Amino acid sequence: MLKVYNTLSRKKEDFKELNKGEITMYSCGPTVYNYAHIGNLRTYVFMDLLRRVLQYDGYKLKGVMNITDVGHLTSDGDEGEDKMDKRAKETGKTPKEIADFYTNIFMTDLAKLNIGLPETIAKATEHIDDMIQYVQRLVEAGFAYETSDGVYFDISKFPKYGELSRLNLDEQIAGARVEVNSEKRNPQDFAVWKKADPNHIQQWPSPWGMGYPGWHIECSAMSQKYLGEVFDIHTGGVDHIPVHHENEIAQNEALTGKKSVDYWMHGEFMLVDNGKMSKSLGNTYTIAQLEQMGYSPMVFRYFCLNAHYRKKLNFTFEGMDAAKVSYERLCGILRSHSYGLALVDQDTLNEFKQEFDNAINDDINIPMALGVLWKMTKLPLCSDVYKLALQMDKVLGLSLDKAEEYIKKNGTDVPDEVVALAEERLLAKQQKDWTKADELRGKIKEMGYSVLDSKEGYELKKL
RNA sequence: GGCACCAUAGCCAAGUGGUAAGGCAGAGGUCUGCAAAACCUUUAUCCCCAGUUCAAAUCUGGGUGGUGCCUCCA
Repeated sequence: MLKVYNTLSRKKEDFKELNKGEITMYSCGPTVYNYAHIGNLRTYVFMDLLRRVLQYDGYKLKGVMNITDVGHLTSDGDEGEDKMDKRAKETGKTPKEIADFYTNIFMTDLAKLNIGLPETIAKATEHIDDMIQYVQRLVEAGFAYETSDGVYFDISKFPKYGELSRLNLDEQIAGARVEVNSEKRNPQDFAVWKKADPNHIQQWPSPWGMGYPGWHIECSAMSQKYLGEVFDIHTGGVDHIPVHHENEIAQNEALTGKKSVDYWMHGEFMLVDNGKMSKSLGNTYTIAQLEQMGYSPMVFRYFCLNAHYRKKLNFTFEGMDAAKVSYERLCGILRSHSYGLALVDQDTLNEFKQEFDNAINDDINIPMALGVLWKMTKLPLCSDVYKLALQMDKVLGLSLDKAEEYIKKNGTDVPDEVVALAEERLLAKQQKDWTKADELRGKIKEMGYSVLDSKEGYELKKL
């Protein structure tokens, strides 16, 4: 039985899908105005793990993820600059060029991290009509009203507002730095449609003149379009709980009168040096940067898998080094198992599988599942262990089936000069000229490789 | 100021009532010309105080400390 933690109830709950055997799930995707950093990507690793567990459990998935290629405002007070717009003006490119560029990189990053794509990828710019219709329905139903600069959701019409984040509106307002907008009926009313001034690049015709959608409406419009009024799971980062998801609930439920999402699941943040990581603070890293530093995407994924998705994870290079060594050893020992001839009885293997299944079904406890895998590797070398590890990897997504390849990759493409030196050293060793051998080892090291002696001769490894 | 989450070995991190998974680092050992790699062995009573219980890291209350949110961010 799968259990998941539901942000709405703040409890682990038994998972029960709406339609037997099929899961409808919406995941908040990126705003493509910049590179995704490793903190962003952790959330998608979480989404992927959840999807993999559901698939492992035999569910058919119907997932949707948005790509926000319409600018959100830089401030939630319905003021400030539009991110896409700003970026476009800075670079002299069109918003579409920018969006396409960063979308491609995002998709590549996901692929590198073995993150499976949801069945539907929905771009905001391709759903403007759906959003306009949604806003119209809100206005008609009396939940939204027009002002001189846009259309706003009237929070007073939705008394449940704040349920997800458990924020008390009255208390918040006292200390809130909300922009004063005299036309708004309540300080926390939020824009569902914004009227554009003439030099705003992205704008579309609407019943309220030229404009662009508010940044919460897109998820409501697209999730309902593809998943219906009520669906099983909604994922996102914890930062979305207070505003974005709260607003989404307000929009959805105001219109349908139904509870729109059964399980709200949120991935915790990644910290850097025990502090917040964000684009605005400039302390972020991208996958490409990590690769340049010698950490493969799988090492980063392994790093993420080592902590539970609802716990903050502190990113440090010390941690990444640990993950790297750990991942490579795991690959190595599994390779040994793949050739293993020992016999391990089926009952023992079944126990490990059971333990693994229990872990992943207990609110996606991947760190524990990884521990089970490690314990299993301590069994006598046996190809059945390798086979079971590959089954587990359906959830872990660590490319354990490519373990051999991964290890080889680390050892190949050695320059000829380095090989020549290694050959020379081998000869020196055979002549028991240890001084020369050590000298050559030093040279090889200077060139960035280490020589590891083995029975057959030697192995070269990039440092 | 309000709200939320968290506090487990040198580091990362599982464990939510029955006596501390796993990984990294360290130490000892095997192997080796030496080394590296690999392999074996080994390393904690769970922030503090009080309480509940036959039994608590796990529950309750009170401290202390950390982080996040309340402003765009995954």
